[in-house]
Amino acid sequence: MSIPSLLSQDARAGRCGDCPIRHRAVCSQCEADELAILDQMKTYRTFTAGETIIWAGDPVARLGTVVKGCATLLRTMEDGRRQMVGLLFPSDFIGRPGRETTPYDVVAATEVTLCQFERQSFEDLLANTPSLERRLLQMTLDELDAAREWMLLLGRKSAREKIASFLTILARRDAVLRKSAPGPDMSFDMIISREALADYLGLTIETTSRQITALKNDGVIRLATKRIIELPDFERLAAEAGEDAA
Amino acid sequence: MSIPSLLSQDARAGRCGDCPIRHRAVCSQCEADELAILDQMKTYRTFTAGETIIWAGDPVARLGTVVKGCATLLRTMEDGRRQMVGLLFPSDFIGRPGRETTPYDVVAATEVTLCQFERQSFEDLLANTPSLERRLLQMTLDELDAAREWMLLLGRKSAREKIASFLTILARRDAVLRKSAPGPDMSFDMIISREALADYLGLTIETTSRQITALKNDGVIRLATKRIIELPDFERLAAEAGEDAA
DNA sequence: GGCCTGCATTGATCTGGATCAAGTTGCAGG
DNA sequence: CCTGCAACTTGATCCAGATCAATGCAGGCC
Repeated sequence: MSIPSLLSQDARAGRCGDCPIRHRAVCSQCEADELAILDQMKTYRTFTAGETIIWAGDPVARLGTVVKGCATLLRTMEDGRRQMVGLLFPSDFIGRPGRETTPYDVVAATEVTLCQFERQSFEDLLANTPSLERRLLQMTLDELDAAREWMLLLGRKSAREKIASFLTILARRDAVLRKSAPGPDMSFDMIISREALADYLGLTIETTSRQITALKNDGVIRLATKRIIELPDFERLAAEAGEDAA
Repeated sequence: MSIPSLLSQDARAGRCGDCPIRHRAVCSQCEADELAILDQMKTYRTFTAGETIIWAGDPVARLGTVVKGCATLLRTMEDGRRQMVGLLFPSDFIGRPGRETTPYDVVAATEVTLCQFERQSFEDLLANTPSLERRLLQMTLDELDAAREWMLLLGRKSAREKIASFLTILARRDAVLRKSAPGPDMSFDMIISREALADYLGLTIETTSRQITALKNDGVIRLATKRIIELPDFERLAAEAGEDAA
């Protein structure tokens, strides 16, 4: 899936100062001395695509940050109905300080590399490190905003709007990573399978597939491959998403 | 709606030490000296049912805690579609430190009394008061859990399950307030209108009403008045909610 | 008491998305 | 190159919940 030569870097797990997500992760507001402590505590670990990182209800031994790849938070009902309740990208934090367990599975969508800390040690550090705690609060508030935005999508948007909204988010995210605004003729990987997408949007695979086809036929998107989306006109897509004029 | 004689207490806004939600709000982990500062800073304010406390997008001048009543967080689309994204009860916190605006309206569902702080002062205090920050992080994590639970409801549950889930939550909450377990033959007020309920559950008023009637006809609930629910068998309701055997 | 006015219920009909059921496509492994 | 499987697409049908349209019903007010 991803470039094999990068894999070997995981084991090495360079100094925190060189970390690509240094300026966005929980540790982004740490001073040099605090960072040195984290540097000592951290372990890198890679999970293969599809692997479950944390099982719902199991005791959580390690917290950490996504360094590479994409992880999903998945809530499952007894009868098998599933709803994705979060999508984590590099710099996002996994695990909730102060809680023994998680109410949802954390699953690697692609191959995922985590920068992990032993839970107890991290919580101890957190209690004495305001810069960490402050950043974690901000990140949690961001996640809460995202979750609430998603509630609107799940409760009130049509299938077509749901797909368009998801693609809009991916396009924005991709543009940010490339340090550009989302413009015309951009293209990006949509990362997750149709099944995962359906789980995220509260739809079935079939409806998901049909709506993607419909958006393609209407010229809103093009499919370079089944996973790579080309976007002739970002604004058109954003309009399809039923967004407030932002 | 609520007992008029209590109203006059709002103006008085007793000492923090006497506060009924002292042990659950943001300030619950504060020491006496920290509490004394908050005591100085706080203002009580009452909003009538239906009144908007904060408008989406407007600059937020004050943060605070719900002392009495029930407030809703409401996201509205351009074309008028609405989704409630949060329901706040006494001890819940309103406002997000570090953010100028809120992406949703905060509306009083019943008459609401708030214990408010001027935003800038509160943020300054927060930066120097780990006990406040820690508690706020925990509360935010709780809200995030609740939001994710709601995502499952919105994305995957049937109308009947949605109603049953909501009533289950209310029943649990009510039992906690009475310091008892949710048992047989309890009864409680369902607080919000059919319209607000529909907005919360991602349904229409009509479907909401029909499903409540259906649950009544099936003997799962009884209606003392249109708003007061009697519950012959809590477990039966919980089963209808499609909950994991907890 | 009668009469608004705003909530809530109930009924008839319509429809978006689910469900059931085949096909495709595309890639890994022999 | 074939073969087998997993991911995806497409088609036909069904149904839960939306929509449109009355009708009930209780509290406030003249």
